[in-house]
Amino acid sequence: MTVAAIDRTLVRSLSLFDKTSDAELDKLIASAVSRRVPQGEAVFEQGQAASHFYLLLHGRLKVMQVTADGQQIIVRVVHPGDLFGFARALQRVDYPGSAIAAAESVVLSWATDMWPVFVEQNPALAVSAMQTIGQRLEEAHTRIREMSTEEVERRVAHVVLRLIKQAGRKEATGVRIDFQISRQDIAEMTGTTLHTVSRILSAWEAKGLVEGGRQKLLVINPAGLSQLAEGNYQ
Amino acid sequence: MTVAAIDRTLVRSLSLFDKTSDAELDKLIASAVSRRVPQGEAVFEQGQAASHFYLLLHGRLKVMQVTADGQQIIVRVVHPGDLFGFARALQRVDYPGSAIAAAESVVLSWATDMWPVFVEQNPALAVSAMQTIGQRLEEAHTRIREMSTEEVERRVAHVVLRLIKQAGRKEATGVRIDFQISRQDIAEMTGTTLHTVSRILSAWEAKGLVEGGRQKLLVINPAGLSQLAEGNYQ
DNA sequence: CGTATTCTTGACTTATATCAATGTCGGTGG
DNA sequence: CCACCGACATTGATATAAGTCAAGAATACG
Repeated sequence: MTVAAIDRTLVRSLSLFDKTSDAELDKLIASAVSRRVPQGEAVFEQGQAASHFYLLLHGRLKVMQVTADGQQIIVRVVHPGDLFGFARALQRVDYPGSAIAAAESVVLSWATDMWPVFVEQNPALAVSAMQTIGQRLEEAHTRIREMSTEEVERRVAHVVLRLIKQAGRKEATGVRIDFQISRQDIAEMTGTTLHTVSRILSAWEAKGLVEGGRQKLLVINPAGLSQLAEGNYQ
Repeated sequence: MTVAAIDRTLVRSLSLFDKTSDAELDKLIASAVSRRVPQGEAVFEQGQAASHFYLLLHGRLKVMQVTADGQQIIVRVVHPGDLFGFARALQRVDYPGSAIAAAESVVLSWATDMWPVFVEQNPALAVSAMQTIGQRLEEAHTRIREMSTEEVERRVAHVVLRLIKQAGRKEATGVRIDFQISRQDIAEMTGTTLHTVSRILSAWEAKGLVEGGRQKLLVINPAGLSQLAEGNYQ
């Protein structure tokens, strides 16, 4: 584990700590350990004892679950500023999934037994955490609804739109998903196969909606994609 | 709204209030309103302003969402002792779904602005609430995983097993799901159609796994159903 | 450069939805 | 109390979206 100097201003800017005083923030940071995670490496693995909880400072993580028969799904993508891995606060003793760096990342970590301190010393933060989980629950329900009622193409459209919203970088000709993401990854986020995703993206490229590439995706016409996601024909 | 005398001992027995003192419990109950909900009626409807949060004392509720194009899904089933409808605590102003009584039910309700009181006067309860949401998040992820990786028959098997676990009543020949549930309901919980559910249940009945009926389901061989759910051939 | 991923594309198969018809239960009112 | 009606369920025939199998092309990397 690489311990590095922690950028105080970076943490300060997170909305999570809006209502935290400088003094309290310093205390929190003092008890945290910063760690660099190279692309492809895990912050923690599914089934491990939940010894720490984390905050993503920089980079991008995929939270993955493997089923008993070896199939993989991506539960969610972690963006900078997100808390993650607080399984213990939700009465679990182990991590329900693995957190893998999709890009070179920097995380802050706290020992699990710091959670009550984290929360009690700072009630506003408890509310934030609660809202975060609530949001996540809603996202999960949205995904369930989409998987129940929509066909694959619309689901892929929704996922891509969500990704450019959360991790989009503006370019000359469109908006790029700002981390390496394979067809397989998109398939694991939508409950389909990489073949189907590849076909769909090829079709979209032919229509001028997107521009593909190896582990790359540039959305040229977000409005058109929205139309498609909402089921307004074609 | 029907206001009735509140059964103190009934509330006391809920694990949610394990760490709540009698005095605190009385205060909570004093500020609550009890309400009887006949079968088929809604406690609240999707899109309504989230004015109250609730506790189910008796009966059974289905939380449903309707999509923009009119398709329905069942988000979850609420069992006695469950908190529900606390959208406001999760930073929402409206209810994301409708709560419909699947059986004659009794709920306790509190005004939304009681939530901070509810939580601050009773930190143990806040932890409980957090864990409840965490559990729900996990359930949602389980459902997403199942919908991503399993075929319909196994998903239906998983849902039926979950229902007999949460709402099973032992009978001479098996375990009955203890509220009225239609094929359509099961379809809306698994992301399929009532036709497919009907075919699956007919096949199971032929194998002696279950016994169907109009809005009824009796599981005769839970172990066999588990095998099926885990994908161990058959 | 060659080797390994990742991606594309075609041919074929299959699970499940859709369409359609009929059957059955259970409550309501004549 | 029985007949009827509406809701729920079953089942067959057919259509189709998407998975599987298979081969090859493109791209990145050591």
